[in-house]
Amino acid sequence: MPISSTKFSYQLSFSELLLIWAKEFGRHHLPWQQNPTPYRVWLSEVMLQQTQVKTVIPYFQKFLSVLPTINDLASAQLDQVLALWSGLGYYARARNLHQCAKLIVDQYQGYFPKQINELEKLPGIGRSTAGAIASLAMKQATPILDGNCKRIYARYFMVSGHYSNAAVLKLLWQYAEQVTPIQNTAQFNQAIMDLGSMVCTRTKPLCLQDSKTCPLSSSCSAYKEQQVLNFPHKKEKKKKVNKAAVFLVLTNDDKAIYLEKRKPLGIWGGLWSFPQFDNEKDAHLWLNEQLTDFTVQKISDAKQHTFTHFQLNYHELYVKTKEKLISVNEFNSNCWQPVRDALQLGLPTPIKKTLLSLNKE
DNA sequence: AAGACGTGGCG
DNA sequence: TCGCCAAGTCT
Repeated sequence: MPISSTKFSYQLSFSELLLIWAKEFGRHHLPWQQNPTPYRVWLSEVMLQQTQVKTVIPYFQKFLSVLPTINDLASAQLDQVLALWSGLGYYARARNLHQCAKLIVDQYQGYFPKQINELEKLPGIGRSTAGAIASLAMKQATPILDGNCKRIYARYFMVSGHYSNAAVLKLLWQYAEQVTPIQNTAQFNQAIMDLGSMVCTRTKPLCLQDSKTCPLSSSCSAYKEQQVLNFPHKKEKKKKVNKAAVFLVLTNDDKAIYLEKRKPLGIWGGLWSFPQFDNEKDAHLWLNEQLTDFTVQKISDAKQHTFTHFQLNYHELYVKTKEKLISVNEFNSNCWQPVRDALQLGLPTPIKKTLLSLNKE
């Protein structure tokens, strides 16, 4: 790191301070840092969207062991990709990932384009993910702007307003461009994410304990003004909408479970789930339509599953039938499966939990 | 532009 | 217990 001679005092820049800090305190052993090919960096970046490192690590390793190259991913079935994604959430990421792999193999000979604007056109790759792939895996000098960067810039430059505001976002990108160095861009981008997750954290930033723990504290506007916890500004919260549902847990004498593949768009898109109804009456109408002989065994307690934008209040109707088949439809979007096999499918988390408890019985 | 889109962990 | 939100993108 270039330190100036003793004759002139020299203020180290934002990026120089951060790079020095990261060399000693940054994370250098995350799985995707070991062999940062475009495929691995891309996979990790998509998994890390709105998802914490600790959650991602086992999914990343499993995914990579099953589909080690972009060609493997491109030739895989979407069902298999969703099964590998099951439990991670935001399943559009998996659908876009698969779509993107096919596109790169078909149209780019299996190699990611180096140009940031080309990367950004690909499904599931926005400006920040494109910047991460280009800088971390392809030596380009492109900035990123993830949640860590946003929080750091909001504090360092005391940016007012919430990220959801387009003008605020634009300003944050301008700061990102301004402080991101042309040299050592990969190290810098990793460093700023490390600082955000380890030091400049949302609730207990370390600077408030000891200013020396943050390499940027002496030039940070919010720190100087004692406003650190007041930035970034919060978004006003809205009440969560409540929705109701009844799930039909239908088993037959062969201990097989009936599942349906959900539509490719919307919540849990493309995943396998129990037949879902708005209420118990609709569930019974469907049962009478589909079956001549069935028994309602039990009704579960009230359960709830909370999503980002609504809360689902539901219960499960456990039904047994002697009829072996409901015809598999032409889209292959329903099936009877032994519970053990069903657990290998791409399942929403609450459905997986119910199947696991069923499997124990 | 604002809302859709999951889940697990933490205080 | 429960609200908050973490390496965003798409429509």
